[in-house]
Amino acid sequence: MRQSTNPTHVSLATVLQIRGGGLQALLWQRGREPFLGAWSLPGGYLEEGETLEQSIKRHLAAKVDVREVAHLEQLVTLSDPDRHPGEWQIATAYLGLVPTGVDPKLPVDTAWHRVSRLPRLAFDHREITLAGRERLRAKLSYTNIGFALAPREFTISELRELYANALGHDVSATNLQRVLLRRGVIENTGERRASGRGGGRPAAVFRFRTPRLEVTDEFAVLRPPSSR
Amino acid sequence: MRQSTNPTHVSLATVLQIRGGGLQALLWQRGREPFLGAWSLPGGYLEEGETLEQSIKRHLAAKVDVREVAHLEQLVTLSDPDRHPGEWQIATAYLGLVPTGVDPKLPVDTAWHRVSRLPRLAFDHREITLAGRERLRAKLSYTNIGFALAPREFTISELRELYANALGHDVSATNLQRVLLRRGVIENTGERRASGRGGGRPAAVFRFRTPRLEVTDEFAVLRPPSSR
DNA sequence: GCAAAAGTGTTGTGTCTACACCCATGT
DNA sequence: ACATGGGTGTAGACACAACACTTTTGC
Repeated sequence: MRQSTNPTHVSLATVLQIRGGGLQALLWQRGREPFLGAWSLPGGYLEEGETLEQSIKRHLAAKVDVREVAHLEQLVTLSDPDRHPGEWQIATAYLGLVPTGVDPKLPVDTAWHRVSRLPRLAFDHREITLAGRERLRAKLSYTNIGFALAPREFTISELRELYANALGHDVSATNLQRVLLRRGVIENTGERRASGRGGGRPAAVFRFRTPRLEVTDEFAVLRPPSSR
Repeated sequence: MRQSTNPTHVSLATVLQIRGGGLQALLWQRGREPFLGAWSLPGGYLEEGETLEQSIKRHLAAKVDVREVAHLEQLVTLSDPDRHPGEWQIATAYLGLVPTGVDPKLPVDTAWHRVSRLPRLAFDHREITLAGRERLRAKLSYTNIGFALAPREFTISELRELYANALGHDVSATNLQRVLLRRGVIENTGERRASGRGGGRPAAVFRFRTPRLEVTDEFAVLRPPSSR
């Protein structure tokens, strides 16, 4: 045990979703100083007896139904003594992902904001949010993390749209389909989507094969020799 | 401000080095309960006014000269309330790398241990160490992180040996050289190493081009279209 | 000359992008 | 018929592993 003071510890989360044609983050308008009125990440103090992951889930429950968060992973722990004016506070940030289409009822002080046009954020929450976006973009390339952003079933062009919004650049439907099929990340459900007003061939309906994060591309240059 | 108790916060580090023909971790034998006599990671309490990174550097200084740690990055923050018997303690773990050849004078309670044959470790330090090794292995593939394990100058076969030890499998000198040269990670110094007793062609001497972590292989499947 | 060690040439494979082309539907 | 998307076929670029072969040294 130790005598001197200890820092307070908060859990925070950048909760991201593709909505309104872009990548958006769930933000919360502060009701007290410091940064009164500024936007900030949801989260709050760590309580005795809980883990950080339990803590962030508990705090998120006040904003969104936790079951709507399809993926949650730890991002980084921030410890600059000046990050909070007037309090010695450590923050552990998480990245949370909510599938497209889910539209949680939000408290009045909470709203979605485009990550590409963030308002002024309290504390170091801007860098956390941008770090979350980078993590997401990287993992879209070599894991099945798309499952946490996509609805349960979707057409390739819907998925293409989603990847393009998350990655911030255009994505080819042709190649997206082939990459994800070759890796066994998505599968054809056998169903088809009726064609729209202007006609066009009905689209096949796909789904992600597993609802848990998996590394699908080992990107292992310098891989083990072919044991022969 | 907040009334109730706060957790204590410690910084820890898995410090890894290739030595004695294998990947080894710097461990410290505990001098007090709990886990008296067991081996554990170096580290200690976070002090007011310092960041976690400053904290781990300060604690490491008691074990090794901090200038000998060529790379340091945050790994993970552990918060299981039961991880420390008798204290509510959060730990933020770092990964530190020390170049081959550096042989720090160690205090008597400190020693290197092969990661593949770890003794029983205190707390959750075993999983931290293994997580550190995994992080290192992954980054060897797509970054220049080898700079932090290699001496300043080296031949390709020395580097091959080093990569093989870190990765845990054989590595081809031929392909290692080509991959790292193609990516511009290493460069030829122009010098040559004299051949040994049994003869053999003198080896060219190489060095890493930058002493800071860089991502060298964007592994970006689904990369942006070729802007035309 | 011969062994030893370093380094290059070359081939084959797999994964990816790009783009041409074919398919199924509505009007 | 023809427009509108959806989907497949295919060629080229690239990075890599594997392995044969050449180079440079000591003895």
